[in-house]
Amino acid sequence: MPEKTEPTTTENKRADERAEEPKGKPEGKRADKSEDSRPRRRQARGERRIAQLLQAAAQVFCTSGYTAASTNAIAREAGVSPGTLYQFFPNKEAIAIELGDRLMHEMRETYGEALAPLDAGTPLEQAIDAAVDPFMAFNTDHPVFFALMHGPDIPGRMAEAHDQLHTTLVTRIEALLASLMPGAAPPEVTRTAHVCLGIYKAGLELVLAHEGPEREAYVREVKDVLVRYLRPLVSDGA
Amino acid sequence: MPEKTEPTTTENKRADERAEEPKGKPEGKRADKSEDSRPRRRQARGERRIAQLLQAAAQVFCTSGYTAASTNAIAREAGVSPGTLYQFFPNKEAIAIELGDRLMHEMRETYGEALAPLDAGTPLEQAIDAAVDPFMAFNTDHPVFFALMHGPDIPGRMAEAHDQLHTTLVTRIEALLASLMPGAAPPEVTRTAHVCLGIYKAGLELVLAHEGPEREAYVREVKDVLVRYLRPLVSDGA
DNA sequence: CAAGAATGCGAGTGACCGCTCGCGTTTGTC
DNA sequence: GACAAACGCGAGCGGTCACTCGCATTCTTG
Repeated sequence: MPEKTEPTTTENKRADERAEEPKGKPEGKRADKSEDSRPRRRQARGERRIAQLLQAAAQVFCTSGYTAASTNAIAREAGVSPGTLYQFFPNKEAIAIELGDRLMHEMRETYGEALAPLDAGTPLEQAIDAAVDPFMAFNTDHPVFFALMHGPDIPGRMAEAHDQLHTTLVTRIEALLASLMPGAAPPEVTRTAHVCLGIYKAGLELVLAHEGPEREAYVREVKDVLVRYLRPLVSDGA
Repeated sequence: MPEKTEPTTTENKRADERAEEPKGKPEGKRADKSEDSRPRRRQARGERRIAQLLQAAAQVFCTSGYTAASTNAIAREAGVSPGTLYQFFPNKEAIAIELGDRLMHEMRETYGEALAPLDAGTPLEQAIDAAVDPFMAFNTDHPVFFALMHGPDIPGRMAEAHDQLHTTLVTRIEALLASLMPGAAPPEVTRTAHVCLGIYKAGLELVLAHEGPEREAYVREVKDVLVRYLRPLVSDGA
């Protein structure tokens, strides 16, 4: 008796069928196979396995990083065989991609309102709280995200995703800054945005490295750094 | 005719004989071999090869990171055979270790005076200039250093070296801060020191990612961040 | 010069890793 | 129940990589 009987799910999300060629190195291996036309109907069991495998992958990626994590280790962590893993993911990269996609989706869903328009007149401290808190919460809840986005050992598609997220964040921060510091040249705004993001990342690393009240203290420090850095540049009455 | 004839050097620095076991994974492979007692006298040719190999390794580590760099690629980059590489280094880790050691040595030699005692009354800006400029210069001159110290894919011994450097720097910064902010509890000083180092690292990443005048501008930004962060904490008259 | 040590080579070895394949089991549909 | 499709397994294939070994060459030393 392997799985409990549950109402079948025929609607699926297609976790495979992504990331076609690994790097172009092993040439004639997995190639076309008459197009990926079939949608590959999943059962409820399969969806559960996928979630299970992604959770295991998160665990392993977190402790070993992407490249050092072996697919066999992920399968073992999930309590399944390597063959089963490849039933649901075409290759190792696809696991990271899917994991990243789901995390991004959850982030957008939960904290989509962060870095929102922000009406003029908002005090700087409050603006920074609104921008920093959600992302800190998300990253402390999902340390894999940092692990996947940070290493120099990320797969090609993942690097793209990272760059895209980075650019998006910089653009958003630029918009925020533009509304805070009206009289500033665009290149300076861009630079300031990059610096803010850098400060946030560095702070995130410190925050993740500590626990409990110490962690809270570092969150405060990051916000202080940002406030003091931006205060001379903005024109709100604090 | 492979090498030019040069006055022989019999004084050596012993680039090998370090980092005994790779990880404990391949068990009975390279074990004791009757102790490493012999000092292994080097010729001038050997010293040149070592320098050449380290330079090649720096190049490859820089572009691929530590784990992704293959020893064969390093040997190829240096224009020698894999066997020759292993004539001078017992394993891949030893290459990184030796490279790191030499960089650390050069850093201490060239910029040992940075983060020096610093007599009371020094203005904050000047103190930060004196602390930041040398390290920025060193890191832009030797990008390998950042590559080796940064990745999550660093070898065991390298991580130790990194931690040691990190701790040393934090301690030095604590000392600097203690002289700047007399009335502050030790844990807060430690936290502030960690934040300063984090800001520096994040700034370094931004600086290394840009060239020319843009790079200069980011150096200025990093200093501004530090100045504005520390200004409210110190008690000098600026 | 002769002996021995240091240097140099590159095919080869063993281990690991991403991934596959054949075959057996479970589930959904009629 | 019958059939097909999805699921599950794990030995094993091909490839890469760190590292070795036997042998040739060059240098040092007496």
